[in-house]
Amino acid sequence: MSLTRTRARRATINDVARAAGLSRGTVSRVVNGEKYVSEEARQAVEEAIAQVGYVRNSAARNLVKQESRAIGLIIHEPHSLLFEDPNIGSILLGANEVLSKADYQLVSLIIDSDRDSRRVADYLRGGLVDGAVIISARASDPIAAAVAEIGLPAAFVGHPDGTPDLPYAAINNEEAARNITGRLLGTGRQRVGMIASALDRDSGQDRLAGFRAAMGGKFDPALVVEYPLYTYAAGLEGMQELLRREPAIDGVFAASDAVAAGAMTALQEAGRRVPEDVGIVGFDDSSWALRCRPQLSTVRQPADLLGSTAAELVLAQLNGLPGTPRVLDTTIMWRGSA
Amino acid sequence: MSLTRTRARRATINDVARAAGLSRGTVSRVVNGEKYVSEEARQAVEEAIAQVGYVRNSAARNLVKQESRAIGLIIHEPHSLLFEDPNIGSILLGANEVLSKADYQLVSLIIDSDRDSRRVADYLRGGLVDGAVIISARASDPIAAAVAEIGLPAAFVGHPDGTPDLPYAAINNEEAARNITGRLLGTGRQRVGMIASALDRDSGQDRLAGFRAAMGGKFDPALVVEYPLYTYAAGLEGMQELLRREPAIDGVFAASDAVAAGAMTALQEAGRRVPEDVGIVGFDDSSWALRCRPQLSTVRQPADLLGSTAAELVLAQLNGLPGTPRVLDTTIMWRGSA
DNA sequence: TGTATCTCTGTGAACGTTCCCAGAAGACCG
DNA sequence: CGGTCTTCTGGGAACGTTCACAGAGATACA
Repeated sequence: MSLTRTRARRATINDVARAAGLSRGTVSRVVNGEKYVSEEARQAVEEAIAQVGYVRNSAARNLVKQESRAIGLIIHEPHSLLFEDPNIGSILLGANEVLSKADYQLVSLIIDSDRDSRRVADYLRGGLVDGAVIISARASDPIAAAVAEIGLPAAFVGHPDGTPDLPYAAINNEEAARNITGRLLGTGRQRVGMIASALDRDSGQDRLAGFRAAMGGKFDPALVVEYPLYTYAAGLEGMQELLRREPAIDGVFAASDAVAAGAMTALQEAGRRVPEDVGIVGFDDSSWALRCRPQLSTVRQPADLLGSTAAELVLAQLNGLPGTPRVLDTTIMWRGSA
Repeated sequence: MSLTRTRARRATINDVARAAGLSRGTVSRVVNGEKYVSEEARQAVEEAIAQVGYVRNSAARNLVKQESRAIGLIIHEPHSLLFEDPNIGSILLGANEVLSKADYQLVSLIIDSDRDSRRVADYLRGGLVDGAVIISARASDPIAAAVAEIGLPAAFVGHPDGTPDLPYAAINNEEAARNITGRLLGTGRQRVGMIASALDRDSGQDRLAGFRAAMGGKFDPALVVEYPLYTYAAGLEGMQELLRREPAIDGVFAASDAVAAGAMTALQEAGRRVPEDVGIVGFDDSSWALRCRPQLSTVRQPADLLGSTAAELVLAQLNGLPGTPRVLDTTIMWRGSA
């Protein structure tokens, strides 16, 4: 396979030592900024490093130190969501900020196939990272199992059940869904439906459960449609279906803002006014919310905080502390759509 | 710092050898699936592995093999774009697919501060990856310099100038902008403006240059507004500003679909009909395009192909081949907005 | 029977660091 | 002057693999 690989041998610490007329040990001390090295030696080493073009080999270092100072972040999302779900970016940035301050390198690993799944598991097991943050895991996720098996310090974003007992940073989807549905009902709506999504995930299940709880006796299974993903397309189709089933529908809870945006388009194309004819609420308070006309009433979920909190849970374990699960608060952002 | 780190010592290949009553070498051969090992030995080793819970230490392996079978993907984007720009996700997935097939692990490293920049440079230099894909680099990017310095096989997505001479996968932004502007003019528009963005990047510069070229003598600097980022907000404000400057404006080229979506909202709020009163075209053919009403006429840019092509360029270099730059085709998607 | 070939196993050396200990040299003190 | 302490340097050992080589035993063939 590899034909004419002619990359020159990299300079090692020994080359530097030779060029500086000093020993390996002294060079190592300079490179790591330790004390007990004379000013004279330090300069000689620095010159030698520049001269031979030395850069430290991390594999060798990781081997002897038995740590990598890197944390993996596993993204296990279906294709379309990587583009549509703005939460992922926020989670990433939140985690990165915390880890960066603690001088850990965040490495993101995406899983898009079974082959990826195995390779990522090997990557984590191999000691290339000291810990892991797992987002959007589902029940019986092989990665989560691999992590648990080798006792790698890890944390979930979200709280899927059926996964190993690891700390997590999550929001209470059920409660939040219950609250915003209640608020929607408070505007006097009589026939309220839901576009549910992602029922293979805890968030999807819990949002549906919250809706159901808030509806109480008014709950009508015919007014719930289900789609596999939190997408704009799901909202578009879902709303059309709901209108078909119940033309008198006057309220909708969409499982996410993207879904709500699709639903709003469907409503407007069907000639319904929002919020006069139909009130609509979403979930996430993503950039979608401010983009809709009227702007969306929705649940604000602190995505960046979820990421940073999960990162902190991993760091805590690295320091021998327990790392207890944390549930973060959500707030309702009441705007013009209901 | 680390208080009671009690993680048990991991089993090594020697532990397995001892448990199986065989040698290091034989265990290594089994683990790597080499031939010349008896069925009997293979079974003994596999049982021993399960018994002692062995997993291979990648640092040791990388050290002796002098390779990591990982490729870094460096994301250097301002905060907001990680959420709004759907191209990044596509590029990522495209690169991942190619690398995954070649059995390389894609590791994404995001840069969000100067501290990150230094750490990522160290990560790349340290030999933890065998190559790198760099997206959205700007002139004088420290990462690009670090990569060039150590001769790491690498490729850009996009073609920033002022960066080291590395292969790249790109589109011809200038030509594409020229073409779609020409098409817009072809619908009989008289007063055509542009909402330009990201002029610190080659894509931003080139799209503006293409617009200018297509306009020829009709080009009016007063009808060009500039914003730092390709965002919905830029489109919203930019369109309002253009309407203020020239109420009779009847055509707009927005530097990206997100910008175009913002502009369309602004137009509709100002009571202008699209496309009757004002024609509008975008760039990217992202998920925004189909979401607008009317749907957006725009330039289709093959983001996933950009990612996969860049990955292929890195793989080529790994195999001792040259890795020549590639410019991919764009196509105009003509829909209802102009 | 001798020899060539194939299959299988064990072991020393190497990869490039960090850690630890020994020891030299000088400063300080009683 | 003898002892202790501090500063600085060198080098052996270890981290956990893979690789190359040597050699044992079995098989095949002339």
